[in-house]
Amino acid sequence: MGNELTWVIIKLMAAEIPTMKEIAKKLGISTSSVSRALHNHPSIGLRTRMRVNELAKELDYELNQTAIFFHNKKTFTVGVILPQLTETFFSEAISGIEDIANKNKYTVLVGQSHNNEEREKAIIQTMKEHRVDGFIISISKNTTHYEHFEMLKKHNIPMVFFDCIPQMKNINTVECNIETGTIKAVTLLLKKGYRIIGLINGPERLLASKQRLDGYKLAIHKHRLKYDPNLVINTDLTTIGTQNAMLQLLKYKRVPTAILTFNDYVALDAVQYARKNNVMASSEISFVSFANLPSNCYTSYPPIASIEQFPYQQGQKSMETLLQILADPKKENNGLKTIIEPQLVVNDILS
Amino acid sequence: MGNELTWVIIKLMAAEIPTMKEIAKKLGISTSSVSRALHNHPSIGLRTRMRVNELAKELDYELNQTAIFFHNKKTFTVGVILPQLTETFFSEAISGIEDIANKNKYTVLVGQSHNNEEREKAIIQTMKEHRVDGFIISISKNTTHYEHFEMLKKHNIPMVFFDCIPQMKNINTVECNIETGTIKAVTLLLKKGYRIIGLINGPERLLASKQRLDGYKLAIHKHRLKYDPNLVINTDLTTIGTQNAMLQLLKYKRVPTAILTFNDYVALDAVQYARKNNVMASSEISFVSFANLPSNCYTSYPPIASIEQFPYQQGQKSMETLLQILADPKKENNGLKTIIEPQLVVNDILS
DNA sequence: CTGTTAGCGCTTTCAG
DNA sequence: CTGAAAGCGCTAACAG
Repeated sequence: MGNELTWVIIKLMAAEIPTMKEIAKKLGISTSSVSRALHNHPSIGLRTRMRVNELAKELDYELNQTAIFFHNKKTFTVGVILPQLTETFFSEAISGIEDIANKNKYTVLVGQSHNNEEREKAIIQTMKEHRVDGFIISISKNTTHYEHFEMLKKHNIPMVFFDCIPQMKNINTVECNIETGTIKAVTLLLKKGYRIIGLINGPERLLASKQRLDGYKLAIHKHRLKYDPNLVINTDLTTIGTQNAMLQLLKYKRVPTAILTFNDYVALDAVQYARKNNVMASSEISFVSFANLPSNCYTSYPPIASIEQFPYQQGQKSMETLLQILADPKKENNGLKTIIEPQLVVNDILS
Repeated sequence: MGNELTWVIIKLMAAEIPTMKEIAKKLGISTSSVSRALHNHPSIGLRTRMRVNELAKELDYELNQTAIFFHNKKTFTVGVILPQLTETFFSEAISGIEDIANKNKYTVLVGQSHNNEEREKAIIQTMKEHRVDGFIISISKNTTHYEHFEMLKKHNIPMVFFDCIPQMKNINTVECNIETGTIKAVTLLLKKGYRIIGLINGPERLLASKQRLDGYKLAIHKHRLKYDPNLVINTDLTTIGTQNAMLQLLKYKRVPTAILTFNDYVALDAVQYARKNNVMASSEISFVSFANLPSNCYTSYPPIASIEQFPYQQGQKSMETLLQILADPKKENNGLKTIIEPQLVVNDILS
């Protein structure tokens, strides 16, 4: 008796979240009927449906998604892993992902690798345990092993890579055509009369660096100029790295009159280095870069052009691709590729 | 018989994810023993534990967290809702949240309101259905109704607000002391000899605007100057709004020699407006602002000082507060407040 | 130390 | 149209 009472009290205090069972009991019907009513199942009486819905509203009833996730083996959750959100490119990409995801009742789990391979692995592991339905990944710039991705593949968990893509076979990707973007940029410079064009590139190992270099060479050759390897410097993309690259370029006998940089962040550092060394005053150097930071229109010596990579659209497309795979019953949906054509945006804000 | 066969084939094709039941069957023991072995429960024989772990490894067995979430009524997931990640302030805050969350086995669900109240509500709704354990929220600048927060409170779902905080009683908050920050900034300007100091503030309705105004007035009064309301303009924080504010300030008989802006984004727009109108040339105006964008050191006329609000730390503290509430068995943990002291960072990069 | 049992909240045949 | 029953994968008394 005492126990019974305690139980009742606990029950009351806990302010339990209502369940179908309770609704069923209060209405003297079965849980299956409640379930059917709540889901507008065709074979359910109008009467009962109305009674159920009414009581549900009254009790503030809400489906327990964790039970449904568990039951359906589907969580309506996608894991997004990217280097870091402070890069505008990625925060815009995630908006694209989120918008499409939300429209389709999906929710987004985020993890930043901070360009650390171990972290990337750890994030994938926990997200996998959370049973996300799929992944959207832009890999860390320092990731050199792909076991964690291979593992997901083995377990049949769909994934879409965008922007920073591992060199693996048979994966789904969304990316920008960096090579043609580079060609456009270099061509613009050549047309404007620049003849000595430097390239501050990223780590040689990255595909993204190779694509830039290829485009650079192609554009140079197309204009019947000869490729001067001394004008191309590979860096680790840090501020220090950029400064060293600038030092090297500026002391070279053929000082570049224009420089193409790996991205806008590198351009900012490069411009700053030049200014500190009073280079702008004597001989102006024009910059062109990737990524098109919104802050470009505010900076002191903005790049004369930027290669827009449409991060928002890349995010959208990645999520759309993932949805497509998830919707497909037969899981043989691999090797989906989307290539987005970049656009050269000439910066005329201040000129 | 035919059915039996089909069933077996399906079973094989599906490449089922292993469960405890299977391990148990293969080893001829009960699932509870498997569970105990996998969790290093004290009362389990060394023999069985080893056998179980061995087979588990072999099968690549992994706990099905959705079952555990469901069973435990706990998802180890927190919902983070903020205006937009492209603002560096928020992307840094989320790093702080994520770092603390991951260290404690939590995972982060993100949603951007884009300063839209309806979207904020929708995000809260889906996250609630996903049964997140708690929320960390920085409210949209256009949110004026608080039913969605009240509803969470009623349902006993813990939440912590940071930076943009609703005017509600008995909530957990993490914020920066904007008023003292403003005092520091204005005092610096006064000490440097500026006497006519403008303030481009945010919407009057926001607490954040009031705090700035209060600090501004206090600093002015402390220096025995009199407060001139014509030097304070409220804007909606858009570029257009800022331009109008600048127009108004520049045509006022007492043209300010220094301007304090609501944040760095406003400062950028203000500087640009001034430059376009050739104001910098004739009479220099110095700017001071909030938020300390990393791009500050690259911009043309950077603010001479910025009020650092430590977004990363605010994120960390918010998550720590939430963890503290979640850890507490008795749910009466409301009204936890943390105030972070801002720091005036003098920008001497170029001066 | 180990097995049995019941149950978490919901869906879904299968019978009425 | 509705109810009974089984089961998703795991945990946790309770009995041995």
